Amino acid sequence: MARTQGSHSGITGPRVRDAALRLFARHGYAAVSMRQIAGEVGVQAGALYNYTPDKQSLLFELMRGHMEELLAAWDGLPQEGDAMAILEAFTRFHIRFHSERPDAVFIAYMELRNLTPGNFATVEALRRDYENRLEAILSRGVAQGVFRVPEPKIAAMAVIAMLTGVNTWFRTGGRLSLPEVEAIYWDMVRRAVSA
Amino acid sequence: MARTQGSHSGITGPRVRDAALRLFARHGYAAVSMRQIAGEVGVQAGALYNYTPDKQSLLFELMRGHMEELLAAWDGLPQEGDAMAILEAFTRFHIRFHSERPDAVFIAYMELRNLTPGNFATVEALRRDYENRLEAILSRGVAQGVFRVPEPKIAAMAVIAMLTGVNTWFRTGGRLSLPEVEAIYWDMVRRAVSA
DNA sequence: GTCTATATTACGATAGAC
DNA sequence: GTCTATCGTAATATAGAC
Repeated sequence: MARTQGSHSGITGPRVRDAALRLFARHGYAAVSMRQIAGEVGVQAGALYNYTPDKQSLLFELMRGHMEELLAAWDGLPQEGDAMAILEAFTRFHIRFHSERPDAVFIAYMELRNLTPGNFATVEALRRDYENRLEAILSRGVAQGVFRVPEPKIAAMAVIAMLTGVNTWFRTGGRLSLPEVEAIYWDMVRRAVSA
Repeated sequence: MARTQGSHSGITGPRVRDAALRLFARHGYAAVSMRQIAGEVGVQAGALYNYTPDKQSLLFELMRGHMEELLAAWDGLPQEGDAMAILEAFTRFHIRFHSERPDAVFIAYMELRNLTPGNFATVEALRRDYENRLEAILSRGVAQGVFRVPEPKIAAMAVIAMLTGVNTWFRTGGRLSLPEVEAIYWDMVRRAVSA
C-alpha cells in the first residue's frame, strides 16, 4: 500500500497554516510566496489550493483565528473580585497569552494593511471587542472608587500597547522569568490607574 | 525654453522620498513597486535610479533619517530641572514628535524585517540609543529619590511602547487636542514611575 | 490529494537615445 | 535627468494527469 506522492497524512491543512504563520511573521505577508509556504510544508505550490482559496484567505483566517482565541481565552477565565483583582488578572493574562504566540501577535498587528477591506473590518471589530473588555474593567473600577482614570478608553489602549510591547523584547530563558515580568508590568499598570 | 520631458524641477529627489514614505506606510515595503513610486512622482520607473541605487536603500535612508532626526530633536531640547521635569519633557516630546510623523513612525516599527542585516543593525542601534536616553532619565530619578522603578530598562521600553501607541488612534481634529493627550499620558507615566 | 506544466502578469534593474 | 524598451526572473492561480 505504499503511496507514491505527497504525505497523504491528513494533517497537511494545519501544517500549511503553521508554515504560513511562521513565514508571514518572519518576512511579512507580501514578501512570502506561495512557493515558499509549499516548500516548508513539503508539497508543490498548487497543492496549497486544496486548503485555502487564495493567499489572502490564508492571512485572514490566521488573524481571525488568533483574535477569536484571544477573546475566548479571556472570557473563559473566572472573573472574581473587585476591579483591582480583575485588572491584575487581565494584565497577567494578556502578557502570558501574547508571550505564548509571538508569531500570531506579530501578524495581527503588522499585517492589518494587507487585509482586504471586508476582512480588515472583521479583524478590527474583534480587536475593538478586546479593548472594550479592558475599558469596562477600568470604568467599573472608577465607579467602585478603586481607580482614577480620566479617559478609560484611552487608558485601555495605553495599557494594551504597553503590555503588548513585552513581545518585542521578552525571550524565554532570559534574565527574567515570565512571572517576574508580569509582576513588573502589573506594578506599573496598578500605579498608573489607582485612585 | 519649454521643456519637453519630465519636471526638471530639481526637487525630484525629495519627491521620490516623500512618495516612498507614504506608499511604504500605507501598503508596506514589499507590496509597493518602483513603478508605483514613479507613478506618484510623475516619472517613469527608470528615472528613480537617478536618486537611489535600489529599493532597499530607499527604505533604509527613510528609516535612518527618521531615527537620526528623532535623536537630534531630543538632544536639541534644553534639559533643565530634576528627573521628574525631564521625564515630563520627554513624554510630551515623544508624543508630539511621533504624532507629527505618523508615516515615518509606522515604517520605522513595521519594516525592520525588510532591512538587510547590515542596515538592520544600524537602525537598531539608533533605536537602542533612544531607549537609553529614557532609561538614563529613569535611573537618575531613582538615584534622586523621585522615582521608584525596579527595572529602568524595562520601564523605558514599557513607557515608549505606551507613548508610541498614541499614533494608532490619535487624529488631529478629534475630540482631544494634542496637549490634552499629552496631559493624559503624562499623568499615567508619572504615576507609574513615581516614588 | 498531489503532481507537472503553464497562462498571465508583474517585478527590480539596466541600456542607450535625447 | 528622463524617456522608451527590455532583460531575466518570479509571482498567483489554474488545468489536467495520476
